[in-house]
Amino acid sequence: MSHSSRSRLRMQTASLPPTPSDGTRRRILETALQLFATRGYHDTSIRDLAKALELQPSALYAHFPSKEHVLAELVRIGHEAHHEALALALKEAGTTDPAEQVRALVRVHTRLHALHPQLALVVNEEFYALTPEMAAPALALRTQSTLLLAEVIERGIAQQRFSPPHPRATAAAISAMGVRLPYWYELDNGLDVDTLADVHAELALRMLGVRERK
Amino acid sequence: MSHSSRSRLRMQTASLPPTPSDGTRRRILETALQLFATRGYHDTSIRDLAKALELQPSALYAHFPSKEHVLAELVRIGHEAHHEALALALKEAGTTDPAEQVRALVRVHTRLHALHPQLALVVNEEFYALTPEMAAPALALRTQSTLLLAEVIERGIAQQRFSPPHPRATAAAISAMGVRLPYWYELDNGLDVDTLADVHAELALRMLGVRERK
DNA sequence: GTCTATAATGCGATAGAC
DNA sequence: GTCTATCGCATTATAGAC
Repeated sequence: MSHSSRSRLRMQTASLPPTPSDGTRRRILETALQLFATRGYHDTSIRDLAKALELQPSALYAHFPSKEHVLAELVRIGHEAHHEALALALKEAGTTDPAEQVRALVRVHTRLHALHPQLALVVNEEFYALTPEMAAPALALRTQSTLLLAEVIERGIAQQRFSPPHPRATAAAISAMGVRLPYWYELDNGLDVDTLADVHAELALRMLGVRERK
Repeated sequence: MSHSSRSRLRMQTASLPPTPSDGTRRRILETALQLFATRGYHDTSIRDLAKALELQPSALYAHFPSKEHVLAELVRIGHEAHHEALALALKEAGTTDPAEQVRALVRVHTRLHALHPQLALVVNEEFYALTPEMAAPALALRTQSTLLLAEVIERGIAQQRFSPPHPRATAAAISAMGVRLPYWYELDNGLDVDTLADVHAELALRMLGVRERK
């Protein structure tokens, strides 16, 4: 860490999805998430992390073999939670109507990024700090999640319910709305998460050429 | 820099907008842009930069007082080029029709991010590595650029030509399309820049509730 | 599983010659 | 404006006691 007050995200208690994990390991992940999100992975040292945890640096190595393994675990948790949430949303939508499926996917994508901004930031910005080998599991999940949306869009097009100007670019634009949330959206600022999720779902359907529903 | 082959952007000759600048200083900026975009600011050392330039580390200090000043200059150039391009596009649109103004803004925003992906990445991801004092000029430009789009949208709403579900979230979504381009878009991949710019303009107008133009 | 102590290396930046 | 050489300090990680 360096000397200034610069930071890319307001300091706040890190919100990590529930995981089956013992106490200290979990504390390390939560604290690392907070620091990595605020200052970045490369600008956060093992010493910074240990100090925030009120531990000696060497104590961390009883829980993770390296700093990179801490990041890799956060990135894995983030991608896993994201993919599971998307798959569950599709399943619970209980419909084969592509518009409703897009709505379900976008709503949960937005909710996740709005409610876990630190994890979203670390997953998306520090992903590339991992060696390809350590990033591989997350990358596989990322590909699957991207496919979930792409396939729903393709189905909607095949059924002539969607008419995006360019399917791939439109899918990217829909995803980008959520991914960029940590940079501007803050809770308790007059726009609650559910409203935002509805707004994003509406924007996605407009991009796909679906007229206003009743 | 570290030992692995990890990188967040394919290595390629860095594309920096033309600036009035003498030879070595310009070479430093171009090389730093390439390295910062590929590996990140904190993971690129003065030694890495010097080696890529075939200079000794100390030679850099004849051109920039610190590593942070190199980044600050790149961030400043990026924000300046962006804001100038947006303002020029608005002016050259030669109309007060909000839809045409949004089209002009989105087209140039997209072109810039597609044609200068490294600069876009560094500007957006490494911005927060700067001390607040060094980031201030860029931040001011960023605020102005955001306002350009927000004001056009507000005017379109006042004239009842636009009906976004939420003006602020919609403006953010429109901007996000461009900002996320470096992560997926590649030239010479079957989708040329002008087509992409048109697609984004169309998506923006759909989000704003403007029906297809003839 | 946490501690003290330290190894081995890399970092940003500077001094001073040319 | 570039070089050689180096300062002072931070870095990740390990050794070994408890």
